Amino acid sequence: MELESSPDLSQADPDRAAPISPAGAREWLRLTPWLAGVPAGTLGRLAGEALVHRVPAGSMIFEQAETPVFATLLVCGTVGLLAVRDAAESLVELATPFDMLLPAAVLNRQPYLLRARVLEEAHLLLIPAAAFRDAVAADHALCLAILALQAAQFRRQVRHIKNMQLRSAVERAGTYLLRLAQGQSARRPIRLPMEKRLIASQLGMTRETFSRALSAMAKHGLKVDGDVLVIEDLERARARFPLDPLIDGDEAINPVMKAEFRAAGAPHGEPQ
Amino acid sequence: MELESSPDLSQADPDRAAPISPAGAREWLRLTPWLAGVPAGTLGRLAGEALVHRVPAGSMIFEQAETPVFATLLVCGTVGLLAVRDAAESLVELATPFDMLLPAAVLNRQPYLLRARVLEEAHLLLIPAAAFRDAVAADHALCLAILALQAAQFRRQVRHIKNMQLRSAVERAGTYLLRLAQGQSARRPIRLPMEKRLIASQLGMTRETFSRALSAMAKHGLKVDGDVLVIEDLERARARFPLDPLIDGDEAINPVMKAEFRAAGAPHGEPQ
DNA sequence: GCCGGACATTGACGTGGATCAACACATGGC
DNA sequence: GCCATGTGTTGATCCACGTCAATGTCCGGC
Repeated sequence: MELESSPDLSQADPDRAAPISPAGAREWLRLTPWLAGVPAGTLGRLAGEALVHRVPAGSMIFEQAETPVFATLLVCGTVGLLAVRDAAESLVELATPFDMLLPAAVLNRQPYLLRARVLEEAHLLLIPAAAFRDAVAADHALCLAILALQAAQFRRQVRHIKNMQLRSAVERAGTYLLRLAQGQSARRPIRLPMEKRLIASQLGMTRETFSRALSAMAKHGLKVDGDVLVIEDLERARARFPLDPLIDGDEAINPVMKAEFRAAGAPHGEPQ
Repeated sequence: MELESSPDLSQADPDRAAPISPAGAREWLRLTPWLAGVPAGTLGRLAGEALVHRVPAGSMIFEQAETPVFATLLVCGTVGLLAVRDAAESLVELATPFDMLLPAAVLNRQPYLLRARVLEEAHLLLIPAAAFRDAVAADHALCLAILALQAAQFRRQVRHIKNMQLRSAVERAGTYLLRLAQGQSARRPIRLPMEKRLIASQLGMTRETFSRALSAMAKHGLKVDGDVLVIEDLERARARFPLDPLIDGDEAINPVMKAEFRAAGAPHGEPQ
């Protein structure tokens, strides 16, 4: 059930003062899937205090050890969350729309443990931290939504760790390619979705080893030429690189339990 | 509560563990620090449906890919959450009181991604999953508490990843020992808190490597003999193994924002 | 007592992947 | 046009760890 947010549109457009925004904060919040179910009033109040920023690739959004000033919602682009040692960065988590960036730090009022850097030009929705926490504390539906989001992000992390610990570099590359092919018609060439160096860091390896892994792929039915992947022998590839739903599955954001669902009477149903 | 050193029982058999406990579910919930602030009524209702189990070391609490039946609160002992590949297990997370085991899976109604195995005899409080979700959906204070818990667990996980990615095996061992020494008077011998093989897996290395790392420690002012650590040169050790609050800090569970605290203006201290 | 089984230590060995380095290729600014 | 910069490939090298194996020690059971 979609609640129209018309009532709150009466509020003046404070977003107009914000740095160039292709879409207003209000629309972005309405588009955020895991916020469906949160009362329009609450979203409107958040939107009222929010800013929308466009941030070019390479820039830093926040630094580790900083105390969160905003709750950051990524609505467009890609952001890397990086562990920092001296000058070297290593990717810990990859944020994509519509993730929030490290909500845990914002909620628990603690310093960020990671640096956030834009990998592909991003659009951010920035909500002042205090306002965000107040809203979560005040609105139960919002609290449930954030809880579901946080849970999903936790599980994505676990998947990532398993991928790192349980598979070799070649296996990670292979399964990555096979995931790309999921749902595509076989034999159709597939473009890699980002630069190879980004894929490599996402897979927890250096450009060099990723490159070598890709050449080795030919032995197993996968050919990559430039940024195009061609499946030459799907069976063979699947045999060598079996996908594991507990690692490679998509992490759905399941609402913990929405009031209307409970009322509707599926109290003990366990949808898989 | 002392270790009864119960004879045998080394084999897992959940049904054999007595559902009746030394302490009742109600008391355990009242003792759980991060549940302070949740109305007694809600806790009482949860306790009404809960079971308390004593589980011997070595037994499996749940298997990966299982759908959660209970929300599991660890009130005593240690539980490892393990990634599984064929026969090999590798530790992803270490749960200690008063953690919940993978609340994300329970909340989002999704299969566990990890296996849970008891490392040191544990006492569990088991709340039927549906009842737990209902309670979270119904009680805002509980929802906030779980959110804070989940956030803390997320951050612990990030700390763990940073520890693995950013430090060598020797460094992890060194910083581990130095953390033990925190708050102890210098020069006083310190007993290792668990078997070395458990520490090793907690630090993400094999027993052998850990053993070698410990011998190497002598070069840096830390001497370990058997299960006893003696600090011989604190300055030197600290220089070689600097503790990083963003990795080695304790993760406090900060209530997101409780109405009474906001009014009282007494936010819990920010450790570190 | 003796024995079997966990835990721990130490040595020898192999290796996956990072690191260093050289080079090709594309892009964009001026 | 030309040059600077970032990307990708390939080769040579290195080393931090894991693996395998032998040995020692402690402990509980019979």
